[in-house]
Amino acid sequence: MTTPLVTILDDEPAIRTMLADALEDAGFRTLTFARATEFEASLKSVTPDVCLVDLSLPDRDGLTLVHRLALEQGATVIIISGRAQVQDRVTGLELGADDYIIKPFDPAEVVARIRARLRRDTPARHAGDTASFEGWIAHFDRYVLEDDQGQETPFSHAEGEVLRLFLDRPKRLISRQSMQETLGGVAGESFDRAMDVRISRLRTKLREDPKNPRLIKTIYGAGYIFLGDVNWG
Amino acid sequence: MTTPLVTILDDEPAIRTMLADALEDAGFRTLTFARATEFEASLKSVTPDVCLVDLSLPDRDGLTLVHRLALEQGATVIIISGRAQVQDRVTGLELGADDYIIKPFDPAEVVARIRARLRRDTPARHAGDTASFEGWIAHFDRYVLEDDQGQETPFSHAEGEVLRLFLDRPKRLISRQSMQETLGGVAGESFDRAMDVRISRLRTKLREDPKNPRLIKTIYGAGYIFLGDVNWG
DNA sequence: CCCAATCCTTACGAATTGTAACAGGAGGAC
DNA sequence: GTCCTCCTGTTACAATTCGTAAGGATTGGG
Repeated sequence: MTTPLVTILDDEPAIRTMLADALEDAGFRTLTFARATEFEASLKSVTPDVCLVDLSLPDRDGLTLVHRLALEQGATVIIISGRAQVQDRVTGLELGADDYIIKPFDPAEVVARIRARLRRDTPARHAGDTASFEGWIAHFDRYVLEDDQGQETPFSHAEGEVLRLFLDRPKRLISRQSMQETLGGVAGESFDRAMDVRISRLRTKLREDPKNPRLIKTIYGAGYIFLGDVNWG
Repeated sequence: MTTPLVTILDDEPAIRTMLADALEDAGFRTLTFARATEFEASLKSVTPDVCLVDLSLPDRDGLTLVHRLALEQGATVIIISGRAQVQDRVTGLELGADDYIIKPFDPAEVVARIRARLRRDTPARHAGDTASFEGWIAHFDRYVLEDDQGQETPFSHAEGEVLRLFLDRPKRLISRQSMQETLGGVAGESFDRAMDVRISRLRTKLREDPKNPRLIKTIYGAGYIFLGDVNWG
């Protein structure tokens, strides 16, 4: 997949440049338009991944444009509007918009919301539910742990829960108790050894040296720490 | 398609009932939870279409829960939070949430945003009764499964039900019980093996490797996940 | 150094799931 | 109607997973 293309349709030049700068910093391609007619003309030669549309346009009713974009063309549309009434937002969303952002806005949130939409749109990207760390690649979608040589070892659901917990909080102490809570088990009495076993089995699959674990370090009397740089995605 | 199921997770009873009333008026089924542990326990038997999650939970870190829901289960997650800072919203969305609604909110907007998500979620079942995935084409109108070489294998009604359920919710965990409910069978005692057989037979037709299934993955103690990119129409 | 607490590992059993084999039943051809 | 085929559910047994108990190893304090 190439870098996603985001179109910006707003009649205020300051907002256009602010959005374009933020989006390009975030790694998107952008196209900006001041008028709806220009924007619509460009659609004949370009297929944007996300369309940012300001409702207060000089040359057209923004809502009908949104409706056409979203329902007829199936585009992903995010409305950016100064009209903050709940009714405005509801009708905008009902007409087919995927999101509704109110002015004034923070560009960082716009980027985050665009990413959220793209994540759903292209399952491949979201499905990249993988994390790499210290030569390993954990494929949580396939329940497979991949070697630095490409060799794959399957892991079970229970092991994946533990691994995901570590990978979510690398280099931070994870107390034994919070671990039990997260792993769904009731914080009971005699069940606490089950977690040791889960961790033990996970360590085995990560080929940890029992004498000198490098990745999953146990803090005596406290909990565990996962060392290693984690990269999600 | 049955009516969508929306779960509500919030520790304030007033908000729970307000949301539940609004959503049921809008035609959704709802399930409410006050604690994250109860909610997570229910996920073993239920597959919600949208999860509303309040971040300020008494018994768990809400963001971790969101991350697990969104990435592990592939669920559609909407955060409802009193934390209004931009940074909160951005991190919530980055962690996998599909939307972020700030308290106080208007129930009508929540409904509109849920509808917007569902509209995207099940885009095109009406577009046609065929779905392509990973080299296969499933013709539900003819009850035929087509090879990437054009070779056709017929499948039965029962097999089609299972296949359609998977293709409607790719890359999401489908709990065993919700599967039984969808497939019309009463969640009885001795009937639960029938589903294993249905899936087994479907796997055979998809030429899955029993030791290493790539498309239909079973999550021990939880349910199944269909991997693979699906294109309806 | 000795002891208690904590933790790891191994082994085993219970629960869950896959698959083959068999039986009942619906539907079509003759 | 009779036969035949295919679909579906059920049973039985193997494979996998998970929790628990038991024993050994390690840590930290005195």
